[in-house]
Amino acid sequence: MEERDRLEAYLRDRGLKMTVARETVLRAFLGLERHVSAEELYDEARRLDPSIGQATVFRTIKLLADAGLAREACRDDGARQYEHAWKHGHHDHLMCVRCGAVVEFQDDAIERAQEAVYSAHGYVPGGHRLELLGLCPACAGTGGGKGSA
Amino acid sequence: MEERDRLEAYLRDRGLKMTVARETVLRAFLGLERHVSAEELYDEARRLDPSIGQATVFRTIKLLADAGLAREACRDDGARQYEHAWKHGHHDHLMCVRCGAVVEFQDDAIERAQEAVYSAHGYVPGGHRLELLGLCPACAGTGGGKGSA
DNA sequence: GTTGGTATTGATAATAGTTATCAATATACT
DNA sequence: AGTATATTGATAACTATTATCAATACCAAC
Repeated sequence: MEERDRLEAYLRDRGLKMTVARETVLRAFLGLERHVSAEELYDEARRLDPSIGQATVFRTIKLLADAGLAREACRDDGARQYEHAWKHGHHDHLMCVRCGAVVEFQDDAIERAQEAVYSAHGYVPGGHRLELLGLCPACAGTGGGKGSA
Repeated sequence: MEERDRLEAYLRDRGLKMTVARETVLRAFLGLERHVSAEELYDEARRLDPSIGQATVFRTIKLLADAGLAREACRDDGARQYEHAWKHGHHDHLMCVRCGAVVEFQDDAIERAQEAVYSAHGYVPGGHRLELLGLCPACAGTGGGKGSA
């Protein structure tokens, strides 16, 4: 498993250790092909190993993020969210505010325009977060416009 | 004060009342020309009226957001953040990850590209959040590249 | 301006998400 | 296998936020 190797390398570089708990969290994370909160990840990890502690999951997901395996985002309602980052190219999100459906997309025009903004202000690019909100076709079709007044 | 009128109209529409506490929070918010957390807003509001309660500040800033006077964002470290929204045109943020400097910008090319993404996926646009991260000229100049290896 | 019904307030408790503490244990290196 | 040290899980602590509730302020009607 390439991700496991990556984590092990990361740990070794820092004098840290590869443990069964960390591997459990990694497997739980990789098994969930969507955005997860630490809480959800905890639930999944417990399915793989009921003895795992919540603190460990919190600690480990942060480690995964540092190691470049997970990407951290922030959600409106408080809980932080994590998504796969390893060999998953950069992408942004298009989310339906009604049903929560998420589309991951990548758009060169947007990326280029962002580069232009960076250089216009003399900044050195270092990542970005873009979230487009709106109504998905299904929700828009079922009267999602406003109130049905 | 135009903002006060806006708030009063919003409240009246909903059968709510204009109170001194709400006006205090509004003045505190308007007086801070930057992004603030509810906590910071509480501090400022207490300067104007030491008897104001924290719960009231939390309640009121949410009200301001609903009324279109404040815009809500989420920050990495947990605390929600609010910025002026009244007669402040839409803009995105360019932030220095080292010193925290924030540039507000507006870029037509990005906006247009976003519209294209919406229609490509059949979504109805409903707002977006874009945050560009990087190093500001000052921080990039003082060896902000990586480690100074 | 007084009255009265209702929204609002501030203090406090409660909650959610996350982090620190710490003794027991697992890990990696020899 | 032995040993130093990083890690673990349970729990307490902490931060940001929300609910509860009796006292009070607001505003419209008189």
